[in-house]
Amino acid sequence: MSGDRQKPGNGAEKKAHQVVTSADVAREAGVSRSTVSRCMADDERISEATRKRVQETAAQLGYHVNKIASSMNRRKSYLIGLVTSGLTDPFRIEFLDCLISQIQQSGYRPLVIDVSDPDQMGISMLNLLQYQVAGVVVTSGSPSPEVGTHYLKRNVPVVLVNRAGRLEGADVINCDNVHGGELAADMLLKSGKKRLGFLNVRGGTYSGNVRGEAFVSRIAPRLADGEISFTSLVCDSADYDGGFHAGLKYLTDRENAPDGIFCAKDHIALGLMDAARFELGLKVPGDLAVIGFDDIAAARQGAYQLTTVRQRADQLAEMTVERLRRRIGGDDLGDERLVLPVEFIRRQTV
Amino acid sequence: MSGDRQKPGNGAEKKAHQVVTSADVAREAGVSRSTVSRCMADDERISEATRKRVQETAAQLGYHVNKIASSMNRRKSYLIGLVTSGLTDPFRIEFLDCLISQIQQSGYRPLVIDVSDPDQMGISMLNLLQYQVAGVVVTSGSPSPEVGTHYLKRNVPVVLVNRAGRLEGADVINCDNVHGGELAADMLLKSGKKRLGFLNVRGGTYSGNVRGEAFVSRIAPRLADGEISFTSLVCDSADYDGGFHAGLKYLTDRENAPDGIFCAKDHIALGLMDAARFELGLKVPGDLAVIGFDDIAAARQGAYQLTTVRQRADQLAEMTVERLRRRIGGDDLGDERLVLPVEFIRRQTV
DNA sequence: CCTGATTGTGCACACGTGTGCATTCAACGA
DNA sequence: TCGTTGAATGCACACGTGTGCACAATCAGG
Repeated sequence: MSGDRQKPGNGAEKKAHQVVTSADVAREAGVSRSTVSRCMADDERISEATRKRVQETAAQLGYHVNKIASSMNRRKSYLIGLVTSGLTDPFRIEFLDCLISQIQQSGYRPLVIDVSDPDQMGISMLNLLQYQVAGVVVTSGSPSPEVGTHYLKRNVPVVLVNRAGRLEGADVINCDNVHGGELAADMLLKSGKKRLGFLNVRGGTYSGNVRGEAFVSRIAPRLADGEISFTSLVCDSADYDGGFHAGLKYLTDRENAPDGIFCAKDHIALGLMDAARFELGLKVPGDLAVIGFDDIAAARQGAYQLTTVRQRADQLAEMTVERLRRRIGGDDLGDERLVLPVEFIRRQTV
Repeated sequence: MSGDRQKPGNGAEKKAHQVVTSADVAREAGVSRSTVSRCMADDERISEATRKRVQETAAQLGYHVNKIASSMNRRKSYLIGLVTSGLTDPFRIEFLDCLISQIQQSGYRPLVIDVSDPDQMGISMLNLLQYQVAGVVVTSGSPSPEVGTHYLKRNVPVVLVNRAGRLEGADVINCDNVHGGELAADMLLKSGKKRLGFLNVRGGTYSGNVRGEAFVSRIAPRLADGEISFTSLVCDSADYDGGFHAGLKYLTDRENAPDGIFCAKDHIALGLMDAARFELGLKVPGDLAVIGFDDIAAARQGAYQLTTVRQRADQLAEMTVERLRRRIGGDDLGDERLVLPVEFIRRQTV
């Protein structure tokens, strides 16, 4: 008999739809539970014959490994925590879409944590630990950097995406914000526009600030010559409405308003364009040139045809998952800053 | 001493960042593990004094209940499976956003399953069972209805959202597609447009078909009188591009093309509008009236100002979570079809 | 002081799995 | 035939929690 404890007194009177366990498979296939476990994990020490027989029995009985029990034993689940703040930012959604799909293909599962409510943020992120997540991806700028350390202390790999800073023992992946800002600057300079502007959300985000700074230092020489002027523009929210209201605010004085604006992200640019075209009657790009950043799906739509700097969400996700998997696998990569190349996409707003 | 098995030989040489268990709290607070467990669950039988003392000790030691172990014991996790197909459909994203936020507030966690790859769909959904999910929300039309039965067999509550059919023992929640279609019909009839059309994706989705049928039966009398004409229009994908190409296809012949189109969903309507305005030079609503369905965020944007039928994602999420929680709590609601009221939003495309 | 009720805790078991170590067995060389 | 080796499998334990039941303590009423 098996050395496992036996159940009290339920010989034949199991519940109707009792879940199938490895013990059931073992009994049916005439092997021990250990062997079943090893067969399911494709352990090399199991002979081809038994492996096949056990796996067939398992399939026949409809057995699937109980991930919860497995996680408990391994002290690591197959879950990967995705920390985001809401599903409103279009680029982040595209990124999450790619990420979820790739995580799933790797045999893991995405556990989404929404930290858009700052009060709940702390406990939300700590709770994540109680699910024994195998790794964490932080896509939101809001959580303070030190939250990562909680995970790292428990040896849970962390990847920060499009975020500031450096974290001991974690990867930080950013797209090439500097080069993107420079590309935008070059394009606006070439376009012949004279009154340039950079539009970002009040207070700024890390990515936005870097893009803006790169933009400014690129145009600095021409600025010094007095050939052009530059204004720093601010909107109240980093989305369509923010861009829209900023448009109303900054573009009413047609003589002095900027005629070439680089936006920290596409979503803002779309709002700005609509305010300019539909509220103020400006022609884009005739009266106003606009450049965005991200290349979200809407930027490609006929209504906008936005000239922008593309960062590819799928590649970003690929890098993220690859790093995470290697760290989960035990590779001791140091703390690194990885940079995803960007690409200038010329459409019809410059 | 406790009756639990004791660990081999680790008196003082614990690992550096060993995780804090309930046993640690018990030892520190001078009570048994059971008491700790009951304190954390706010069991009523525990005296106020001990509860407070234990909870303070727990906080001090940084103890959090291990959800994996807890799930294993209870044979139910605190996870709720969200079955979706990708994150591309704008309305579904808004719905998921609300859903995730509300699920989290209820103390559960969303486990997202992407079934956009039809090959993986089956195993993806079965794997979900191995996480002992407390409940499942199916937001995608693609999985066949019988997948739900797998969950129900295991007593896992299921809620189907904006989907066809009826499932024994599960809730099916839909917005009021019929009324929405009728509202759209009334508006187009009142607008004076004569050549009406309904644009839906090839093959149709459940929701889209119902909306279209309601639309058609509402205009039927006028159709019989010969006052107006109706054409059924088809696009290849249920998104912006689908609508865009459909626009190019159906609207080139300006004399005979429809001049009032009801779209199965906003996202299609946006593409249609752009094709009409920017590729074919039509005026909206002058040459072409457009009505959508959903009232996604983009429909409100200045570039579109789409007249549409609103279904509120937050209310849909609220209903979903409420039903799910009651079923998880053990309420034996039968199988029911719930309907969310819709609202006509008049903007500038009719 | 005894009885019964009430309240607060502890003991022991169960959940389903992975894995180190021991064990079995067949093959093989001497 | 015996000892050795290697492959294949089984045993026993551990993971951290929830909970039924038993038990101790306190209290009220006679």
